[in-house]
Amino acid sequence: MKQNTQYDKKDASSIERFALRLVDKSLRGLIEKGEVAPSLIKDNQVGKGGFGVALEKYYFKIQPGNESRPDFPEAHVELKTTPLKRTGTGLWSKERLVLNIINFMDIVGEKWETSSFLRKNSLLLLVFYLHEKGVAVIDLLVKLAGLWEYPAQDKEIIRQDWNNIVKKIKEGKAHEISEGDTYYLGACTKGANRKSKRQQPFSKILAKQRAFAFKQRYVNYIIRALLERQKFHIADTGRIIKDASELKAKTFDDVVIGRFKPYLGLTTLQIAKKLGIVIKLKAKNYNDIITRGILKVDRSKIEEFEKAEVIVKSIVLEKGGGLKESISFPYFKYKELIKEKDWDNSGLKQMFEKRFFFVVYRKGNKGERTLVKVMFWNMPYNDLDRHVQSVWKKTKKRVIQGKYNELPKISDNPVAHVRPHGRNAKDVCETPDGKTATKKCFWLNAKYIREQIGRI
DNA sequence: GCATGATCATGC
DNA sequence: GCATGATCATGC
Repeated sequence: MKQNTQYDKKDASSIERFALRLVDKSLRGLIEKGEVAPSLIKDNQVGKGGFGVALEKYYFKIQPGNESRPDFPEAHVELKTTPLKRTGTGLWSKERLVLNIINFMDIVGEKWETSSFLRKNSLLLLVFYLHEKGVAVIDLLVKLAGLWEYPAQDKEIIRQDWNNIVKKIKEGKAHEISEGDTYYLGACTKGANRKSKRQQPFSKILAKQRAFAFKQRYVNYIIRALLERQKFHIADTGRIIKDASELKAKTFDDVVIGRFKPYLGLTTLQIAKKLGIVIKLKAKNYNDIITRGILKVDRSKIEEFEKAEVIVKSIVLEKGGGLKESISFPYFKYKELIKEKDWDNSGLKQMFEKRFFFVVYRKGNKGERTLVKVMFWNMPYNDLDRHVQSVWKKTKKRVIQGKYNELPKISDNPVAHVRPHGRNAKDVCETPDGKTATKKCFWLNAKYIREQIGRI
């Protein structure tokens, strides 16, 4: 769907979507696209906190404040930016994540449920950027973003941590607080220097100013969870199942297929009209838009299909009911194909072990397309193990021999074949012998797919 | 009518 | 600019 250049300050998921547009971008990139005021260019500051302030002011266009309320009060969302470091094992937190300052005098009168901590930090919008020394804030690269709500068990531990910190203050020991006292939520020192000291209610001894902070380990845990979410595009997905109770009486397959029932026998134009959507006639994602329209998924991805790796394929039968076109898949890299040791771990086997969802149309007399069938499908074991394996072996063998134009043809195998798949003939890929050859991919034979679809 | 090569439209 | 799903074009 469209990329929003605006967001709704009252809607947490809208704010999150807006934040996710930042991933793999810097503010400078957005300035060049005209989405952020160029005045920021002058703001080439380096240093602590600068990124967070710039993001609030110039991207989200909210006033950075020092309030007890969260940054987006109506949505109860608190924006936090924090640096990442890259190591050989991936992305990790560079430091603890500092939250609000602890007011020793007031907190002793608070209860967890209504605490100033929870009021501000119950729903965090985390924006992680890659730390680079000396780089201006507008050039820092965002790598990860997402809303973070504490999982129930975590929240209990955080509650206990909070209580332990408050208990120490109540005992007049604010000056003895140590980060080692607690598990996820620590009380770290905070202040311009070691002399930033504050009064505490039950002792005359001045205590170092402290703030609540998630320990680095806990931040790393959050990072792993968000990366996983990002991998499955969860934030950019919409659900088919809006209400879990629907699955009490019906299987997931039945629910999905049921959604299409009212549209079977209708042409794509009629379906679009019934759904109230307008689609460009020549759009190659026409079918995709129809599918998501019927499933009432208004985002670019279908959440359940993403998580389960269900692949949607639209299939258009000819007037007579036959299938002309084979189905293409992502191109393979010659150099990587020959590195695959055994069939069981091959990319091709993994691809065809997935579950598919076929949306089948049939052409009519005037070129119109009628929705005739939807079905889940996965490749029968024998077809995969026997036929596809043989295509894979033959392809690998020929590539090793350098015969890039003598790969399995459609007539060589009942299930799959190899054919070019690039933007044009000049779209090439490196070969093991250091040359290049047209990008190619595995295809499922049209005739085979037609058999698998069965009666329509 | 099919096999095969080539290219288009879109999203990211 | 590239990957991908979808489709076109040509020749036998």
